[in-house]
Amino acid sequence: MRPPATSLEWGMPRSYMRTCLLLLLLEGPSHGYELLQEVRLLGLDSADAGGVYRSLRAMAHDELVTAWWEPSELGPARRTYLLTDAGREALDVAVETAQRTARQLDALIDRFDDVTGRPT
Amino acid sequence: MRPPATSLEWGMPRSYMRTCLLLLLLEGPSHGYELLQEVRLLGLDSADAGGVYRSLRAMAHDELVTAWWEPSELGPARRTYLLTDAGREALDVAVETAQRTARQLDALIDRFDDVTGRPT
DNA sequence: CCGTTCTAGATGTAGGGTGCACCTAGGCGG
DNA sequence: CCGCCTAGGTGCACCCTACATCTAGAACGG
Repeated sequence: MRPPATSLEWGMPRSYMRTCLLLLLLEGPSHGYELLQEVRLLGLDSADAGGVYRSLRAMAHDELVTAWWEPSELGPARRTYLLTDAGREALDVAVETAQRTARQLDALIDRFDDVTGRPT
Repeated sequence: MRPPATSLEWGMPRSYMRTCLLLLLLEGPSHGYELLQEVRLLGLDSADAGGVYRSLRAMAHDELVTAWWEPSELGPARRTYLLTDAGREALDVAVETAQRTARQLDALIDRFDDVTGRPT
């Protein structure tokens, strides 16, 4: 999706990027470049590559993931990331947050529909 | 709700504040202090007063709302805000954004449930 | 051999939004 | 006079993000 012209056109939750990465890493270890493609299929169509790498480094620093270098047969070496127990717990928290957020968005939308008389 | 300890514990969409204020103003003109109370009932439990006033001023600057001073019988003068046509259109956009966001959050949660085998 | 493209990772910088602390000021009750 | 409620506001630091730019290995074509 397009970058925000006004701030109301694009508003995923803060650190949604981290939540997505943790979820993808729950499905198995991976590296930044691959996660970038996957994250783009997970709603963040135009996710920033720099942001992915930065998030991964930050999460490694917070010990939500561990990382090591792995050579690749078809390109430069990769930095492979693996979810830690702390990361797994952080993901649980993040998913609960996401659920709460989704419910509040639904409430807001319902209220809008009530005011405008628009049925869902 | 508590302030964020780690960034994954509290993640409403960017500019959710603006969306809430526009919705509340759709229900009728109001002023900052009152909007602050209402916004706190609309999910943003611990909304920051400064943030409310700042958002309102910013939206007035963007001509999404118009504002004028009105004396109050029981306290200092109030700055009353009214939604403009542009503001109404911005709200439509914001609500569509909220719907898209909610759907993506649901997708993420579903995926998490799939991976963990947890039923909804 | 050189240029291009794909893979892979990373930094620099600016800007918006938020959280927290703090400030001004009117009006009212004790 | 003091404290509290109403009402509006500023300053500052931090976080996250968007965008541009950079390095570098490997493969493929000319």
